[in-house]
Amino acid sequence: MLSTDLMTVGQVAERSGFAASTLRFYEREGLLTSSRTSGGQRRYERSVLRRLAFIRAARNVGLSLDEIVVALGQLPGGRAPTRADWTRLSRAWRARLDDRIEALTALRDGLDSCIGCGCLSLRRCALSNPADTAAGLGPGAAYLPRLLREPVES
Amino acid sequence: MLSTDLMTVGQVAERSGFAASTLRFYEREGLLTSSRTSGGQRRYERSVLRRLAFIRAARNVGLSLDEIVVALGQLPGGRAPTRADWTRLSRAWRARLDDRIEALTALRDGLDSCIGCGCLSLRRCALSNPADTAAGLGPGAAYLPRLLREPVES
DNA sequence: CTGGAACTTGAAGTGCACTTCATGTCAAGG
DNA sequence: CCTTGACATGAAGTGCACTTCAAGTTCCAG
Repeated sequence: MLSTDLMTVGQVAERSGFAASTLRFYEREGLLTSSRTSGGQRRYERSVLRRLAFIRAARNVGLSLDEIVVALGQLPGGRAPTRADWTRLSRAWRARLDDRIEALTALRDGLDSCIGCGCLSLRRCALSNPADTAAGLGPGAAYLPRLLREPVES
Repeated sequence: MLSTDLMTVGQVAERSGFAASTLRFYEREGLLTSSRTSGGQRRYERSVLRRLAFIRAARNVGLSLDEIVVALGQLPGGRAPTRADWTRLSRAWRARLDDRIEALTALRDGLDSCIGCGCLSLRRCALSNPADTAAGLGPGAAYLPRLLREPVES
């Protein structure tokens, strides 16, 4: 058995579901930290698993990595984060999720009326309203996660 | 007044809300077609506006451009698409939207229970369940559209 | 018929979130 | 001690959806 409870990248990768390359990437991006062995290899404390769980949850809710870095920065600096700390952080997502669900529901209701009329009018249709898009928000892809976008047959 | 009702890229851009560069890009990607003047400039029929409305709506619903190309391929080849054709195409989105709303609602409900317990357990928590992510679906970004991901303060 | 706005093209750049690769080092069981 | 698998690094690649750029051409109001 191990003398300490420190974990290697491979172990963290397996237990968290994140690829080892992703763990390295997250560390470069400031989402994670690790200690090192004398030989320079990463060693993680068990608390990294909770941190990774938070990160995954935040990604699922739709936060960018930059936003997650900011959120993690709200954690107390000196002591290890408590259950209450994590709870406080994730409470803010509730409103965000509500917003997203509301936006999607509005889209669906708009679609219902569009199916009725077949309009898809550029001016009137809620579904094709240009103001609803990410246009004008700069370059780069802006689309849904693959999870919510499986291929459609019809 | 114009002898025909053909529109230039600039006019289509203004009336559709898509950047002219995007219209060129969409044409390369097979989402649009256009006729040309003797000098080689693009001219669009008014029907392109409806096609663009469909494309924007599809993007709003979360379809990738590839999926939209496939969807547009379902349109009748010979004749101009009718209102009923567009309706048939968009009816399929209803289910997709329902799915997405359901997924998000499940996420929110899971969050509620997480707030209660503060767990964020890698094994039990619906929010941080690895299976819920886009992991293992290949490289590239997989995130929410900027629209649904405005900065969060807390 | 002319000047300038609007158009044309191909190539390269952007943003995000990673992954892959090449090359080399570390750790631990036999 | 030695082998072998896991680890290290920086650089480059990937996927999507565009945008920007450079350099040249076309259109049409005046």
